[in-house]
Amino acid sequence: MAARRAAKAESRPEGDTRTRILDAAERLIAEHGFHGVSLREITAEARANTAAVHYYFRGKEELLEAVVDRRAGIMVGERLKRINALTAGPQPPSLEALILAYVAPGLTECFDSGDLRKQFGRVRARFSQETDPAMRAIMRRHFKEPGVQFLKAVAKIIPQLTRRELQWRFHIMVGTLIYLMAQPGKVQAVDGETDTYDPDDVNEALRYYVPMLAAIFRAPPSSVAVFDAAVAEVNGALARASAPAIEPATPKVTDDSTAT
Amino acid sequence: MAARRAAKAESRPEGDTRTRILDAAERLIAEHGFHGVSLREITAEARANTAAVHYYFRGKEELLEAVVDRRAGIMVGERLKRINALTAGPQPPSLEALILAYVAPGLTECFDSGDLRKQFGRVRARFSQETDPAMRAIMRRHFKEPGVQFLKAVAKIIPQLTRRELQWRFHIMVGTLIYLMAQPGKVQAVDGETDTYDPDDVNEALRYYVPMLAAIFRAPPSSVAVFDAAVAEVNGALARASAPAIEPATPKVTDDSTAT
DNA sequence: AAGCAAATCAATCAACTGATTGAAGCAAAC
DNA sequence: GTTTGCTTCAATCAGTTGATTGATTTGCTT
Repeated sequence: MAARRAAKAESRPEGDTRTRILDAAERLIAEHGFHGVSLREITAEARANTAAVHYYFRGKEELLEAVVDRRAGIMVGERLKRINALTAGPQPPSLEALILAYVAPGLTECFDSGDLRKQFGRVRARFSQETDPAMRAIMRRHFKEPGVQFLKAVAKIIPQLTRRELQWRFHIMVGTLIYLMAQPGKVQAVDGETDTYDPDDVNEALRYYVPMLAAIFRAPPSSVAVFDAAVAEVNGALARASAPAIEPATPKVTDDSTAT
Repeated sequence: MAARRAAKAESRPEGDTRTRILDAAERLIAEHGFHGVSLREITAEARANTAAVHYYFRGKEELLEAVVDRRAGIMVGERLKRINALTAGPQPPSLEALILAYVAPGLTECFDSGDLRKQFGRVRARFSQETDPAMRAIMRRHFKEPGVQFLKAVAKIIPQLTRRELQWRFHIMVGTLIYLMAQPGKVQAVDGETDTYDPDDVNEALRYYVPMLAAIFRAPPSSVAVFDAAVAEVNGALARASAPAIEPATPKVTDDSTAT
């Protein structure tokens, strides 16, 4: 029985329709979000029957989980492989190399095409703001371990920062990574319309991106004085422009006296 | 007729149920996303009738637009006010002050409570990855102008960077901001479980956050040499661990030979 | 008190949702 | 050639979706 199933899987690798469903779901979820897509739309694009989703997976939610698992598993595996290789040596790696090890698998490798990378990037981003506990658990299962490893490694490179400082900077880094994976092509959208930047050139992206992340980790410890000076400067400018200052912070929203 | 409506609006400011619907929609959309919430759930929480949504707005989509407009308008207004005040003086402001002007309105002011800030932060984040052209247009309408102003101002502070470098760093900054607005309380989720950090203390957050953003803009221009060295280091470590290198980049995903 | 428009309501619409069923298709095993 | 078991399919389920209707209530003006 197991042999027969193996033979089947050989002739029709990994189950044709199963993969087609996963691909279609990934594409459509990336575009419209999990709740924005119906099983019928997915199965229509996958040229499959609605029941096939319940046959291969157990329902819509499990299909989403399978979509995430398929890519995230590989991506995180590459991430861990690189971090472990870097930290295996006698002396700690360079900050840039460690950052690259964490960041590159999501931006370049693990994907056959830029479209696939973009798609999963969007799914990943959508997933990252999910509030449902079950889905958050899926996230944690995949992404917690490499985060812990990265923090351990970066603490050896920059020992002068507290754990909280490092956590903060790591948090910021993850934020940029998710945003970057999900929003390719949006860099030039803010400024002028005549920009020739190609957002799909991930190598160029990494060239800009990695040094900035390194700068984040190399920034001096957070200083109250620096921050207060900035607040004072903004308040001074606002006062000169005859506007209310920041500190009193009078509520500017008049619309929701009933809210909360 | 106009007078009567004005009098009405005075006695029942801005329409009680209209505001209740907006509040309920904001809360639920923040939690479950636009497609994850039905009009019935919204109107149930707002103690209103389903038809009220179509009466005050025109439909579900327009309700979402109203939810975004209400907050984003105020937030972006504060942002512009601060940037303009800072750039009005004879000499350019400090980098930290400019960043604070852009970042603070979304994190502290404009919101009566931390819950409201969190809620709109989530809505904002969900909106930022929307692919629907109409919704993207709403985004642009609100957030393009302050971005242009910021880039103009920061170009005067850091003239040695090319426009593309500045755009990149600004893009990264926006990414961190959206992530931070949407994910309060997630900083400590990665590392140990015994962390006492209070993610709702936005002042502490800003103290960590603003200097890091300044470090991003102050980082030296992107260097191919630095990047290539990092790539070489990762590849070397991988080779030492007897694993395939990055450069050949053999496809690691075996699952989607049919995709794209 | 009457008039009137703005606001609210219950009831209903067709369309669509995820899920389930049992029959039919199909290739390999015997 | 028949059996076996994985796969696919059309048909259907009850429940929900956004939207609309027309009647009813509300509160201000005259």
